[in-house]
Amino acid sequence: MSDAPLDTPAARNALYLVDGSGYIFRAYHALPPMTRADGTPVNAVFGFSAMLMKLVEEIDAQHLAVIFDSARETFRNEIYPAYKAQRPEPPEDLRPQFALIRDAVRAFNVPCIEMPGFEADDLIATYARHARKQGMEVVIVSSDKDLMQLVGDGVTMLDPIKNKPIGPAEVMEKFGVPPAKVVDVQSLAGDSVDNVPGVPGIGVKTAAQLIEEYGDLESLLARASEIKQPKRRESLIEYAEQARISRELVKLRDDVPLEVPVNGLEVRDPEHATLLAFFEENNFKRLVARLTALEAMAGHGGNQPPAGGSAPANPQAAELAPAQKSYETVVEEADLVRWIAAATEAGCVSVDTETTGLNPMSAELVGVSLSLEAGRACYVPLAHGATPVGQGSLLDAPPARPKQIDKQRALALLKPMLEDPSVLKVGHNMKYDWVMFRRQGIDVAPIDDSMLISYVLEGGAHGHGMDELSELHLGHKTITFKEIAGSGKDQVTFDQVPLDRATDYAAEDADVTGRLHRLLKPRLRESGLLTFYETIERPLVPIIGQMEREGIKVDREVLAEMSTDFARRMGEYEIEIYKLAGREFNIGSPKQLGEILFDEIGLQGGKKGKTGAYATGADILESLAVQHELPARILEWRQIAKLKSTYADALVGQINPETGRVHTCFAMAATSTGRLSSSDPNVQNIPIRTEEGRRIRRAFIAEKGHKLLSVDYSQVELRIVADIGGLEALRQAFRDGIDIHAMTASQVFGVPLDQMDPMTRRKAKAINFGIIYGISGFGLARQLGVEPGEAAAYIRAYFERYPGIRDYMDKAKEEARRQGFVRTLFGRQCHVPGIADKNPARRAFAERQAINAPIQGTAADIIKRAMIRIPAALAQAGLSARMLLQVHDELLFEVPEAELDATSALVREVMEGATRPVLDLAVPLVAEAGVGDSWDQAH
DNA sequence: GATCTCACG
DNA sequence: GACGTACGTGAGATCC
Repeated sequence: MSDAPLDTPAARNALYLVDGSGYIFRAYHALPPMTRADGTPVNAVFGFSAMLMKLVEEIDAQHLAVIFDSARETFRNEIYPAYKAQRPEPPEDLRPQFALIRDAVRAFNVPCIEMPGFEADDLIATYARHARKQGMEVVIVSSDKDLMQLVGDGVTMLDPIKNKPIGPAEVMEKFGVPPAKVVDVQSLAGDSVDNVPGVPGIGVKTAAQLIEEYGDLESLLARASEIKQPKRRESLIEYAEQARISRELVKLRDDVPLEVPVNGLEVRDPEHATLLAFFEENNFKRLVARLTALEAMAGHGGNQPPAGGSAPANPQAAELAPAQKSYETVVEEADLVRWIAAATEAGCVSVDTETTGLNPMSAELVGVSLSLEAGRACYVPLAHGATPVGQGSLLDAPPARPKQIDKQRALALLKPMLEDPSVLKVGHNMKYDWVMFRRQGIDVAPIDDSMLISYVLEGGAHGHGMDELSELHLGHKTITFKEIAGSGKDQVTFDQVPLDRATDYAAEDADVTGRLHRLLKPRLRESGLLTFYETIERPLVPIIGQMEREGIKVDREVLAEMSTDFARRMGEYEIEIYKLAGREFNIGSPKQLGEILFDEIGLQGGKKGKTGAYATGADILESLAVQHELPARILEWRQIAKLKSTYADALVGQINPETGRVHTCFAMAATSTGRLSSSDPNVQNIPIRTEEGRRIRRAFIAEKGHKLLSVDYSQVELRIVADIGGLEALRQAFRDGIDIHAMTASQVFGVPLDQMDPMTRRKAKAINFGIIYGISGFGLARQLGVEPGEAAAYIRAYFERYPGIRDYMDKAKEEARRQGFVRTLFGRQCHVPGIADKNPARRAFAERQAINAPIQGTAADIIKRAMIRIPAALAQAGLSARMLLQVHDELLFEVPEAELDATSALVREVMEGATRPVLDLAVPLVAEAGVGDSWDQAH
């Protein structure tokens, strides 16, 4: 299974443009008359549907659109009023089919594009040019000769009836010239069907001959007098202007202003129910059968919530440019009831909460917004106060609080809909809203999260905040919070924003969330990521939300004592440091420190970075310690200063006054590898490596009658390396439970295990970690403090012993180059944007990311799978332990003392089996548990 | 707001 | 051979 994720073929980046108008006529004439039950003729509709079905089924394109002529009048009629004027009306039994065909396109969920004043061909030419500029292949589904001028350079045509490609060779056969000169030939030959005049007496054959000889139309007209045949010569001279007009008529415009950009034409799965209904209505039995068969093959379906009753026929276009925008402030109960009923009816609603802050455990709910379709949303203010006014005397009556529905009443009305299992609630960063509602006694479910969908689709490629995604996908700049609430010291909380502006902001958030959701959700299935999203990221929302709600008890007194102790010791260090430096200075300023060390004291080895400042990092100071006593004191001071400011002092301020606990915020879409991150406070970087630092952990404690239980994976990332790199010796060592670094040392340096010295083992350990990070000789050398040449020799020896690791690294880099992302064992895609950078340093960095991401990401997937299962397993076992924190490979629980053993055993079992049943690693996973009154003790 | 430094896995 | 190096984070302090 080792290399499976690397072998996915790259999806071809192509745009299919269907010439809808051209196709209608050909299908009509090619197919025998057909009618549906009510007598409406449908043969062209059937032909069209069958063709689209085939395209959608077999398509290797990521983009598809059907283009129609809009009206008869176009810019060409201004140039030449007779253009296409003689065209007969379409046959009686074709006319009703035009509208039906547009319905068909919409039923397929394919963008339907047309523009007044331009022909379909001009739109096709324009899209082709845009797509080529973006590096896409273009396939024009048509056999219209007027489109042949576009063939070549990544553009081909496909005859939809004969199912035959049309390339430069076919064009050559038709016109006698290559595609680039088709326009010239057509200008001369004219076209009786379209009423393009051309030059009398000259047909395609002669025109091709002339163009072949003179190069192009202008050269030919300029040298017309040289032509030998008198009649041809006269004609060309007399009708030169007419030829030029013909050229204007024939030449396709590729600069039409597009309403939907190329990236708005991404292929989306049709709604099967809609499509089926359309086929049945038109009596297309064969297509019904085909669709049913396809559905069965896909094996999915049916798990989508019902679409809204008034869903737009063409969601894509509607998301990008909603027809109208109407945001409503809801202050009457009846209006709220109406919105809730509509949401319940629709089965899907986007929801956003407005609050007084960023932390959902301390902020207060201020309002709720809802949206059901693009451009329409409402804001329900619940706790807006009077807007503060600059002036006004104490004698004035206090400004009135705006009219709002009573908060508790509104929440009581919302609750049944928010908890209704048949109504999908869509949010952007739904964890925040989930926690917020939970605090109001509402358990929102089922949910979808546009932020997480974007993260699963394009993690690592860009951020996933709503503002960024709105601009990226919808081309819409959202109102920023600053714009309505101000910034700096003038910033107010949302409850002080006047209702009209609050509505603009809040309703837009729900609107944009819904639009992003409708746009991005279908892409999950197209990318094969739907299951990943549904089994890993989405279920994690309430799990992590609950962890944030739990928080962890922190002993304020312990931290306060530590802080004074740290302050005292810093003072002592400061006296000593000033003495050693010869003067007082700001020790916390690297700039001043560098000047003291290198300019004033004159220590050797000062290196200035690109900003011109001396580097004074811990590694530099350590190496300076042999020359002078000052660097060592600085290091000691820094350690204490860090512990005091970042941990002892800051942590106290993070204790929630209501709960007496610290509630971190876990970011679910922050990292490029799939890991969580933690902030406010960051509980994932609480000190542990030094004795001094570990004192901070003693402040993290369990509630009375409880203990903290810490369970962590032993060497997960190395185990994953052993699995995907096919490192058999390492795998066996993991199975046998022997010291893995010693084992590596033995294998690589040829030292027998029983004679292993600590130095050799240390080297092997560094290499093992280096592998995880996308090793480089330089990096390893720096880590080990040896010469780069020596480090390079270690790496060579390692690769020789474990060639599988080389293969893995090469494959990871290759995969990243080919498709821009690498995958974890569970299929998560980690995007590596710099992989094609022309700067070799940045490219090398991206390559190391490509090597590291599947390893770190697989570990992240594994612990996420465990986290989803643990609360359910605990509940089923009747255990009341609460999961509090996650630190990448560790989970921390608060457990009633009586349940410690059972909880520990159960958690370890779930963690160790977390890869199953999706996959089994070639190595066992091992989870180790520790228990104590504090987090320090539990380790 | 950028930069430096340092805490964690 | 260039280029500047271990992978992934968040926070506090300083300085512009």
